[in-house]
Formats: sequence, C-alpha cells, structure tokens
Amino acid sequence: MPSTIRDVAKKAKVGIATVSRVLNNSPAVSDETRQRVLNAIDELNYKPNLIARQLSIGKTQTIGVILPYLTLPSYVERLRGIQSVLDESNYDLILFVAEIPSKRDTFFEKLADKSRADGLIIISLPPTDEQAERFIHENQPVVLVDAYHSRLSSIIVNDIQGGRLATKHLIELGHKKIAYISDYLNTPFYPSMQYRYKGYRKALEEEKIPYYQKYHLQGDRGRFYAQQMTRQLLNLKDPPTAIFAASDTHAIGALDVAQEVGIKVPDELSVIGYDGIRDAEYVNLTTIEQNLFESGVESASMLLTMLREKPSDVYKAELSIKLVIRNTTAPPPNPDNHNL
Amino acid sequence: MPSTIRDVAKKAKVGIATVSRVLNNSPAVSDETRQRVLNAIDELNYKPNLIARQLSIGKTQTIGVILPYLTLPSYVERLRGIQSVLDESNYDLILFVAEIPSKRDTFFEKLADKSRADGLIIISLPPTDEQAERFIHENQPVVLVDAYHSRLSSIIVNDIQGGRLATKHLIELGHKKIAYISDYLNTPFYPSMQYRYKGYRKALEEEKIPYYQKYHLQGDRGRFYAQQMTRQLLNLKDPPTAIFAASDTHAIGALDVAQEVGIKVPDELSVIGYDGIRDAEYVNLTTIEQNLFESGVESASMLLTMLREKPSDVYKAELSIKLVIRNTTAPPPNPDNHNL
DNA sequence: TTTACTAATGGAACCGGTTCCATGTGCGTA
DNA sequence: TACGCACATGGAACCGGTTCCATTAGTAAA
Repeated sequence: MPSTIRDVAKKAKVGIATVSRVLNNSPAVSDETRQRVLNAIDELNYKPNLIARQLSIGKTQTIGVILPYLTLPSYVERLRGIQSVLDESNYDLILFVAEIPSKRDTFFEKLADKSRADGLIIISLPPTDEQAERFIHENQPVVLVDAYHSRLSSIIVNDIQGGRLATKHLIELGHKKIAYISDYLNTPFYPSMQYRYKGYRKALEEEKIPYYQKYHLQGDRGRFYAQQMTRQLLNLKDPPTAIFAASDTHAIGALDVAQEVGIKVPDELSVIGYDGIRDAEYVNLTTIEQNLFESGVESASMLLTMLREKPSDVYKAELSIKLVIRNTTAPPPNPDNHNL
Repeated sequence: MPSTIRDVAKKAKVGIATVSRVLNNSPAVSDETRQRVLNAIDELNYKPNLIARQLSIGKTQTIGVILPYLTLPSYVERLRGIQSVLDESNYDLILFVAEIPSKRDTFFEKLADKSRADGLIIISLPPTDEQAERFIHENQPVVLVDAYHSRLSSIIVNDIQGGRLATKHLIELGHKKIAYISDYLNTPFYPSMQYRYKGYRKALEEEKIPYYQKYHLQGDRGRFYAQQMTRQLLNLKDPPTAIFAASDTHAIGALDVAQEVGIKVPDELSVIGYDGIRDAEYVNLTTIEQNLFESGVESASMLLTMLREKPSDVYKAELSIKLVIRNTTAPPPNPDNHNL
C-alpha cells in the first residue's frame, strides 16, 4: 500500500538509484533531477522504509540500553542522560530492564550480535569474561556504566575514593562511631556498593578508627530496607553517631527513621548519602555526588564515537565525584569527640 | 561474516525454505530433516537476522512508547508496567521522551507509519485531531494512557471523579478552606490536572463551599515549584487549612514546606496528593491512588490484543481510583468547623 | 577532430529472511 | 493398475532499500 522507491522512480521518470541518491543527499544528482524526484516524493507522500534501509546497509540505527531497575532514581537519571544524547542523533533507544539476573543473561545473549542494536550501553551489570568475549567476538560495541571489565569500554566512578571521601568527612567532623548501610554486597547488581564499602574501611583504617561489625549492615534493595537497618542501628546499646548510606535512597530511608523516632538530624545523628539524586537536594542531604545524568551523557557520547571511529582500543573514563555538604551532617553530640 | 539461512541450507543439504520452516516451527518438516537442520544451525552458530525477517514479514516486532518526562516518578511507574508486559512478549520497547512540545510532534510524525514500530503507547500526550487521523490512516495501532481521543483507544482515569473524591474527603473532615495546587492547567502535557481541578470545583459546589481564587495556585512542574506555591498559601492572611495537591510530587513539596516552617501535618494542615507513587507511601501521604504500574500493564496488554485481533473498534478502559487515607489529613484545627 | 576524463544516470545484484507454487514420493482406494 | 491426495521439500520471487558497475553525454585537452 505505501509507495516505494520504485513508485517514486517511475513517477519522476528516473532510476531507483537516483531516487536513493536524492534520499541520501548524494551530490551526484543534478539540481533539476533532484527537484523532479522531490516533487514525486511529495506527490506520492512517500516515506522510505526504515527496515529495508537497515537491512541494506546492515545497521539498525538503534542503541540498546540494559539496566537492572527502573525503580531507583539513579538508573532513571542515567537513562535520561543517555536519552538526551541519543535524541540528538539518528539513533533510537531500545530499553531492556533486567530485574532478575537471568534476564541479564538473556539480554546479553539476545543483543550480543548486531541484529537488534548497533551498540549497547550497559548500566551496573558487569558482564562475565565469557559474555565480554562474546561482545568482542561479535564486534558489538559496548559501553559499561558503573561497571567494569578490562576488555570493554567503561565509564566508572572511583567508588573507593568516594567511600573514603564520605567517611573522611564524617571523621573530620569528629565521628568515631560510623555505620555503613548498603545493599547486600555480594549481589551481581550494583557492584559499586562493594567499592564504597572498601573506601569506608580504608578511611577508618587510615584514621585509626576501629571498625565494628555491628555498624555494618546489609539488606535488600530500597528505601524500606534501609529504614529497617537504621532502626536496628539506632536500637543498639551503643548506637552510631553517623551513618554512611551507600546510596541516597538508603540515606533517605535513614532520615525517615530518624524523624520517626524523634532523633534530630544532624544534631544527634549525621547521615551522608551517595549518588546525588534529585531527592537528595530536596531533603538537604549531605552526599557524595556523582553526576548521574552526566554519566549517561558520557556513555552515549562514547558509544557514538565508537560507532563513528571504530577504535581498536577500549575507552576508559572516570567521572569525578564531589562531596556536597548540606544539612544532614554535623559534629557528633558529645563534645569530647570533637576536633579542636 | 555471520552465516545466513543459505549457509545452513547448504550444510544441511536442504532448501532454504525448509530451514525457514524449521526456524518458524512449521509442522511440515519431517523429524529427521528438522534434526539435520538443527545440527547445521548449531555447527554454524547461526542466528537469524532480525532485520531481514522484519522486512520480509513487514513487521518490526517493536512497540514505541512516547512520554513527556522521565523526571517524574509517575511516568516511570507507568513505563515499568508497560515494560513488564512487553518483556513477556516478543516485542521490544523503543523509548521516546518528548520533553518539549515540538518533540512530541516530531515523534508522532516519525512513528505514524509502521516502519519503526508496530504500535504505540502514548502517555499523557493527547494527539490533535489531525495527528489522530494520521495514525488511523496509516493503520498504526495506538493506545493512549492518561489522555483521551475519541477515535483512539485509551486507558484513562476518571480524574474529575478523583478530584471530587479528594476534595470531598477534606470537606468531610470539616475543611472549608481548601487550596488546590497544580501545574499550569493549560499545558498540553498532563491534561488530567484540569480534570482534577474540575472535580475539585465540583465538590466545592456540591457541598456549598465557596471557591476562592486565592486558594488556587498554578506553577511550573515539579516539587520545587510546589514548595513555592505552598509558601505562598501559608503566607496568606487567611491561609487554607487543607491543600489538595494535583500530584503526589506536589503534595510532597507541600509537606516539605510545612516541615520547614514548623506547621504540623495533619494537625495544623491537611495535605492530600494524587497518583499513588511509591514515595507517597513512604511519607505516609493521604492520596488518590491510581494504579500507575497497572495502567502501564493495561495499556501494553491492550495494545498487544489490538495487534493480535485487529479490532475495528477502539477500546476504552477506565482504571479505578481509590482514596487511600494515611497520616496527612485530619480535621482542621479550629473545632467550630468540625462535623458532628 | 580525436581522446580522456568527469558528471549524471540507470540496471542489476544484493542484504537475509518468508512464502507461493511446483515437484516428487508414497499410500489408500476405485 | 491407475488415480487422487497428503506430505515433504526446493526454487524463485519478493520485501524495499543501497550500491557496484556500465553507459551516455558533455567538456577540456591534445
């Protein structure tokens, strides 16, 4: 029913190759012929068939994005960044949400070859060596965000550094009883939680602050479980004076509980988050800000560059982080712990 | 480089048609032949080319989703619902975010014909008559969510009813000074805000509560502007005793300000939201809950049904809403306004 | 005037699947 | 024994673009 390039060619009394040239802005067409073709296109209300074009040139003009969750704002922020770049390009975005680990493997498999997407952006889902090998073998360009593999390009944040920075901030304020709450550290998703934890341990060690097992809690993902962990911490005989939450979502859960039980933040309890989601600003949360939106922008730009230039090496970029001090951290309540 | 159906045919010593039959589980292949083909596929590590298939059958196996923002949780929730259904189907999801109105038109135009997607789900972006006509003419299946057009299928919420319900709840608690805050009502996005407002007016009228212009504020989208509007309301000489916020995001902004200026919710000020996003539960917000995730599920299911059954009529579904009473609404402070 | 080169153009092959249609084989039935 | 039919199967055409290559015309150089 819809008209094809051959209809246009017939109407304009030219060959199909010429129509194709006009469509692709080839200079090798005379102005007069071009105009005839354009008129014919107009009259027939012709729209080129994208699929046919894709088959012919062997590209999908599509970028696949794979991420673990849509429920957490940090992923959505990254996605927004990606989307904003792709929107300016000729690439469409297909979205895959791998809420359970088996999906991740399915998606990796499904997208390994180029038949669905010309390239992939993978957020917080580190591929196995075997999977990475597959991408390389199939020549499928991949950019990892918040995940790392030596053979693939990536945009990462120095989470050890970030964890250290957050913990140091609390130590400098005079805290000694510093808790760390996070997702389960051994999940395949969100490996950065582990690095943040390493940074936490490192800072404690450097500053000769003892580490207490009881101040280190892990739980299921999300604000609700962060609340539970916080309750547990605050119920200790010797509760922490500060909580380093491995994500802003965790931190907000901690703030919920503080408010609920009437503990004043930051006077009685300091809370520092990590990520820099929008809500962090709203609740005035001190946090380690990694520019999430920017990480999406960077990853998409990197991938587009790779598609354009087909580099033989992988790209590695590290995004900067910064400590943003707001109103949820302060020196601990008992003055004998203060710095001078 | 990758092997094709002809390679497989050669290896298995069969015709290409037979290979195709095996790929498509046609019963018209003998077990023995089928096995030979499967072995060949295995040996060659053959993967069918999706694009070629799409061109051949004239379908993209892709659903386009167009939504205005990724910044607000309500859209993301709907998207999640859509995603969860599509994930179980053979359809991929291409995402288009129309942050500015001109993008909306571009996307509508780009996706009007079937060359990029077999069907569309459009969230909160009502098409013009002309655009709707275009979809119909191109035979492009469309499901609108939180938007309405008589000639297109849609999943809507009775927002007038919802606005009425919220307002009545406040009135029944004894409030007479009830404010309404929302986005600008005349934006092309999020037309439901208007209906909620109508419901608000209707309830006031029915209960013979006077409407005051000063209690009706509009502003830019988002929590921040909701905060501003709330400050403005609370600074009135005769401030409202209750605020009906047109979205939970607005309501949360209102709660921020109440806390900031030390006004107790719900004792001194009642706040009711609308939507039922996750955060509403966290902050214990009384709200009109429309099942956002469910609306996504429903729209995707509807679209898949349409693709399967090619109905001549449009589908219209209305999702139910319910009042969820939590801890942000209570009778107004001065007792003389109470019900008996 | 012939030759050489460039510019504009058309036809055919190709991308890798699906599917229509023709062919061959084996079996039951008249 | 001949006929008809169902079942497997293969070949070719097709989907609608892109592109290689050949052809023609026009112009500058020899």
